[in-house]
Order: sequence, then structure tokens, then C-alpha cells
Amino acid sequence: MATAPQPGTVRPGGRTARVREAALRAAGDVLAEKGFDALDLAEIARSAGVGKTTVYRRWRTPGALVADLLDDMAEQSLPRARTGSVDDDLRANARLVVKTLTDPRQGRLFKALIAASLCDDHAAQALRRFYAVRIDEWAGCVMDGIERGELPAGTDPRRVIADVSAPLYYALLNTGEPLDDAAADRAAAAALAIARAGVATG
Amino acid sequence: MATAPQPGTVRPGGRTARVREAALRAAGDVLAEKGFDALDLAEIARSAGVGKTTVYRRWRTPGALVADLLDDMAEQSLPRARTGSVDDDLRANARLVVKTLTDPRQGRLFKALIAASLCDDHAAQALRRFYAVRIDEWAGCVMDGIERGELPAGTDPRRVIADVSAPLYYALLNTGEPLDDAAADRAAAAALAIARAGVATG
DNA sequence: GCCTAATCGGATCCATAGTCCCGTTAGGAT
DNA sequence: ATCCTAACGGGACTATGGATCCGATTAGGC
Repeated sequence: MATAPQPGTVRPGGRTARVREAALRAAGDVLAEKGFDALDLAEIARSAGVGKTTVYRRWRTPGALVADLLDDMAEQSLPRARTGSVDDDLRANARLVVKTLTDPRQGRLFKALIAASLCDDHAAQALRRFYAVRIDEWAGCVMDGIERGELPAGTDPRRVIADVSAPLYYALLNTGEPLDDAAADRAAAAALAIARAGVATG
Repeated sequence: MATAPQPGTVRPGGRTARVREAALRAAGDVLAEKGFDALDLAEIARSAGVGKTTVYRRWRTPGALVADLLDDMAEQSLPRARTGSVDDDLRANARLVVKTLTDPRQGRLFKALIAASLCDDHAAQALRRFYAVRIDEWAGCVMDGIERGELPAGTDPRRVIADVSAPLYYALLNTGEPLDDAAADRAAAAALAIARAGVATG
């Protein structure tokens, strides 16, 4: 017998799409407000105004729902800065990360997403895809900087972008240091220093 | 009426200490093997050979148990390196972090601990205490380096140590990049570049 | 308009986290 | 050596809510 197709794949448009949107929105709300361990598919169905059975059939597990949410978020990647200098572009990136992580809703959401990725393999893979997209988008800033001669040739663009975010996430997840504009500017300056020292070669 | 003391505080020695040790060991095992979301107090009691009631009475919640485990781990901090050069000390630190995070048991354990900190406030505070202890221990390497003139005066020792770990944890939690000796050496070199550029002033 | 993919509501199952009770053990002070 | 009681142990019990199943209903897409 032929394997039955996953529900939602044969008629992806219309109602199916609306249900997915509502469920993902509800999932984001719950994650931001209560965290991953409180993510209950029945509650998602309720607050999304969707049948409980539907949610269980489509996603099966909280981890899969988070994975789908992450893939959805990856598609809506914000455009990178183009100030004309790597210095300013990286600072803009760092400030955006700080703004995101300190935003009451977004900050909690990202924490929950990371928690989910640590509890579920599907969510983990989706999280990696998400950050790959984000980093690729901003890597253009570094490539431009290399072309302008602001950074040494051979610099790995994605490495530099990752170096901007790394200390900010470390503060968020490990040490609990405050995340403010000063921390953002320092992170950007640090990533630049690494690149200029030629340590960010791929 | 006077508030009853927390169980285990009046007679902390002997049996009470043995029970705590067994429970913490079992908790570490479960966290490493199954992750935080699978941490069940009843299972802890079983695999620790301890009464279920005791575990519930002493810790009450999985998050509190993780917090206690983290405090216990903080007390057993490993001594830092003293090679005579910051360069080598930081590389030793980076390699230790990589070794820890890639170790089959330790790596999973740390992921679970971070997941716990993202789901429970008590665990979160304990995690911060843990990293504060670790960072303070290794900050001595940087202080020695400053005294030897290898790094600029005014460099923030803890900042530098955090800068070594940050990209490694970012690879572990966010991007999923491979963690190997090359990554460790790069992290150490990057932290040095930041410090030498004078960006790591506290 | 037809066929059926996909949804809805809700009844139902059932695993299990957490509580309670009370008897037993052993810490530690005298 | 003895006593008092802090702390532990075992097991029965309960109730919560995660997950499944069912038949009816709605609407996608050719």
C-alpha cells in the first residue's frame, strides 16, 4: 500500500493555511508567555480556535509544532542593514539582536525556542536552519566590507556574524549579564577586532 | 507559629547527605540520558534507591533538583591552567570547554542544564551562579597575563574568559557547528584578539 | 457541482505526577 | 549508652490532563 500523505500536503491552501497560521501564532504566544514546557497541543487548539484533533493530526508533538514555527519564522527574515561601512552594519546587527532578546515577548520566545531545541531533535534542526538563514542574510554586510577593503581578504563572513551574536547569547543563556546598547556595541567591536586580526578566516 | 525548617537542614550530615548525593547523581544521569523534560522525581527516587516521598519532600520540583545539582557542581570547580602565558592558558580553557561539551555524557548534561534554566527560575539562578564560579576561577589566567604585560591594563578578566566560551556555546546551542580542537583554538585566539584590541575593558 | 481532503466537537481512555499516611531508621546531643 | 525526633521508606490512592478515536461537517480544487 502507498503511504498516506501527511495531512495538509494535498490541499495546502485555503483553510489549511489559515489553520496553520492560527496555530503557529498561538504557539508563539504560549511559548512567549509560559515557556516550552507549558506548550500543550490542546491549549494551542483552544486559543487558536481550532479543533484539538486537527492540531494533533497535523503536528503530533510540541517539538514538531515548534519546528514548524521556526521554519515559518525563517521565511520572514528581516533585511540586513546597508549603511556603507561594516562597522555600522555590525553595530546595527548587534543592536537588533539585543533589541530582540530584550523585548518582553521576543526575548521569552527565543528562550523558549532554544529550550525546545534542547528537548526535541526536530526543533533543534529547525533552529539551526533558522540561524543559518539569519546569518546568511547578514553575511552580506561582511562581504561588502571585504570588497571595500575594510576587512582582510579570506575573512569568513558567516563567522563574523556569528561572532557578533555569540557573546550576546552567552549573556542571555549562561551568565545572565545585562543586555543593553553598550553590550551590543561591544559585541560588534569585538567581532570587528577578531576579523581585523585575521582570526575569522574560514 | 514558627515556620518549620526545610527538611534536611537540621541534620544535614550522615544519611541526609548520602540521600542528596545519590539523588543528585541519579538526576545527572537522567538529564544526560533523557534530557530535562524527562526528569521525573519518581524515577529519580527509584534509580537513586531512595524513597519517592523523600525526593518530593526535599526538592519538591524538577527545577529545584536541577538547581541543587548545579550548586553542587559549582563547588567542585576544576582548577584553572597555569602555563605561564595567557595564550596557552586560554587555549587550555577553550579545549576544556570543547572537551566537556563534546563528551557524550557531559555534553548532553550541559544541554539539559541549560534547558532546565530556560524552564525554571531557580535553575536559571543556579546556572548563573555556576558560570560565575567557573569564570572567576579562570579569570586568574587573564589577571596573570595583564601583570606579565601580555594584555593591556584595564582589561576585564571575566570578560575575556566569557569571550572564549561564547562562540563555543553559540555553536552548540544555535548553529550546530562542529566543536573540535580547531574551533577551540580559534575561540581562544579570538578572545585574545578582542583583549589586545582593547575592546575587553570592563 | 462533485469528490474527498481536512476539520470539528467531544466522549473516552489511561498513564502517571504528586499526595497522604504511618511505620522505621538513624543523627546527634546529653 | 540512651533518648528524642529529624528524616527516610513503602505503598496505596487520586485526579489531572495528555492523547486517541469516532462520526458528522465543512470547504478545496479540478
